[in-house]
Amino acid sequence: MADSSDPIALLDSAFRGATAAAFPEIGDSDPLITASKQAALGDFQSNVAMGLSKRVGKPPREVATAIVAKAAAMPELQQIAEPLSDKSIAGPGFINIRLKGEALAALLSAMDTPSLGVPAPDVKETIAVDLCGVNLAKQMHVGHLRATIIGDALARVFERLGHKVIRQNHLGDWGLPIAMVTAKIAADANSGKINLDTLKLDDLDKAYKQAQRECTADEAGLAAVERFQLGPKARAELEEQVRGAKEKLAAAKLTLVKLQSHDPEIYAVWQRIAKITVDECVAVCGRLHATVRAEDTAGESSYSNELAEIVDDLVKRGIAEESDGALVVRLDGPDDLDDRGQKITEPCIVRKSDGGFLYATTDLAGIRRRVRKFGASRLVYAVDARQSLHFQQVFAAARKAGYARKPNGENAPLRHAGFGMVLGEDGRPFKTRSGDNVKLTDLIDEAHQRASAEVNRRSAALPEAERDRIAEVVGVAAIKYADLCNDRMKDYVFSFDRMVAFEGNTGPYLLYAFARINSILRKAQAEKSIDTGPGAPFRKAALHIVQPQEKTLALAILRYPGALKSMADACEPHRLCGFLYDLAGAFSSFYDACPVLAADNESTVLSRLRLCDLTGRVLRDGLTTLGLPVVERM
RNA sequence: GCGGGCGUAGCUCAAUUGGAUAGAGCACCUGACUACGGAUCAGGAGGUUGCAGGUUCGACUCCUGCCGCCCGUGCCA
Repeated sequence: MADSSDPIALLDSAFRGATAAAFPEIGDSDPLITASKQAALGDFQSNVAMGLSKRVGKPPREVATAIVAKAAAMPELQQIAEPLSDKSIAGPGFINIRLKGEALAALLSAMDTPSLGVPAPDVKETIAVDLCGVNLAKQMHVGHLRATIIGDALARVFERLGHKVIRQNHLGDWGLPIAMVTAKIAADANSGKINLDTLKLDDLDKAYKQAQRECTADEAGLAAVERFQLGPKARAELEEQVRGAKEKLAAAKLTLVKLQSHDPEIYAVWQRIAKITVDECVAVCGRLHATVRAEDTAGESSYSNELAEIVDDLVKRGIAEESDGALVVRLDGPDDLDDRGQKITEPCIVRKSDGGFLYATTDLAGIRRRVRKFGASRLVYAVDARQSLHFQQVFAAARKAGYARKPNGENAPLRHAGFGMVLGEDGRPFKTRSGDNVKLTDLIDEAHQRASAEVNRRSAALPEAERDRIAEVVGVAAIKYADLCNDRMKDYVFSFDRMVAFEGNTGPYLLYAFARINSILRKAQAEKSIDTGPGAPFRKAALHIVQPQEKTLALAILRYPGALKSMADACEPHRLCGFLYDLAGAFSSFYDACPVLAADNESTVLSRLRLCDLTGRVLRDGLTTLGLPVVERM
């Protein structure tokens, strides 16, 4: 019937034509087709008349009447929509459109393909997604949760739409803090205190914090002792601390130099630390059902020998200039605007006055590599919103330097998909009772544990091993969905209690809907001997969209390709979450009102079974695209 | 100081980017036939969208000015 199964696209085309025919002097104009909010009004609506009113100098209802007259006569529209008339015009000039049941069935059939109605992209892009962003020698904690979950979801949606995705885990593995811990580990290994071969990330995490403490001179404490005359003992202790810290810091700086010159012994220790970190990171991401592999990791160290060259390049071409001994790229020119078209007042510092490079320099190198070496046509960064200014500076500097320029001469779009903080139920940053960051493994464990209690209670009949596997999936789905379902930019409140209540708008509710669908298909096979295999006849059965719940479900299913596109365009996973929740809700209502296996005739049974199957495949596909694991039964 | 973000039902969040009576979930209340999984469904109650103006057919959305919270702001990453 149509080359597209998206009703909005079909209506857009028809109303665009009708509008042009009614008002040739206007030329092409967007018919503003949207799904109706209230089913009572219609399925879709065009809001073009109100906007056009002023341009053609006629009252909006008159404009709507003229467009309706043209549209009503179009065969392509007659085929899919109920006849239009003056009664289709409501309020100030809304044009309400209702689809025919047969048209819905035909559209669903057209969509019922392996791609589920998602068209191949006009141009296949290569998109680099920055995600995860862990640090050497540190456990993954809540601070990495959103960068991993959101970044993975964005990577998945781009892949789903047919693009090539390059994941980049920008590992913080270089610089003085890293040298501090490396120096400590090397010293401890030399003195036999630790064994490099059996070292765990937990040990590294402790060593990191300790090294940090040991290298930080408590000058404030010493000053306080002097000011308040706290006595010789306290004074001696603090003087000792400050002297020790200065020694350790000097040693760390020496280690940094050794690291940078690839001193065999220090470099080997550092590599060992890096391996332990990355292995653990990959394992945790695996538990989180997020795709981050070792080969997706590009440490800051991997850019270290490009930084001097980049800065030279910037200076030579007059892009960077000296300022107070540092080298900066000024971004106050007319072309140096941020994402919102605002001026950037602060310059981007690319080299410190002591000659050292900064993370801005590394990020510039990252942009250059992603565009030039990997051929990325678009860059997306799933990084904390607090780094917004930093990215606007780096992006503007990269554009200025031409590092974002694609082979065709255009700049690759650079996008910071920032996100808000994870808060505890007290509204403050989510921490443990003792004030530490919550480790992701602990977070997953607790979700798993809480899910176990629910699964054991509700599904006692399932084998224990399966219940445990289900509980882990449910726990991870609960964590991830809770994160993805709100507006990325906002902070959100992390609550196990709400997540594992499993009621309402939660990951488990979506998994449950999926499990119920599978249950029907299993039962169809087992009790009614209906073949439900891959090429089974019911998958081609005629669809009858009759009951209101069937119609609502059909309209929901058809929105799927648009929901994916919307999520990808805005880099906002909560849009797909909202769609899936609507879909699951539409299915639940359908399930409640429309018997499938017990329907009163065979034709209805097969039609509804096919509707279930299609819903299930869309649910699975959508959940997978968000990065949520699914189970067949729970 | 300057820049940015946020403020929506008791609580947690939406609102197709300017569209119709601002929607969900939790909690609260009322219902659901010995039908496919009650982790469900149908319904009720709950709102001056921080405040005050403005723009227009129409504003949670855009503009201006305030109030409150958070974040960032030249040599950490």
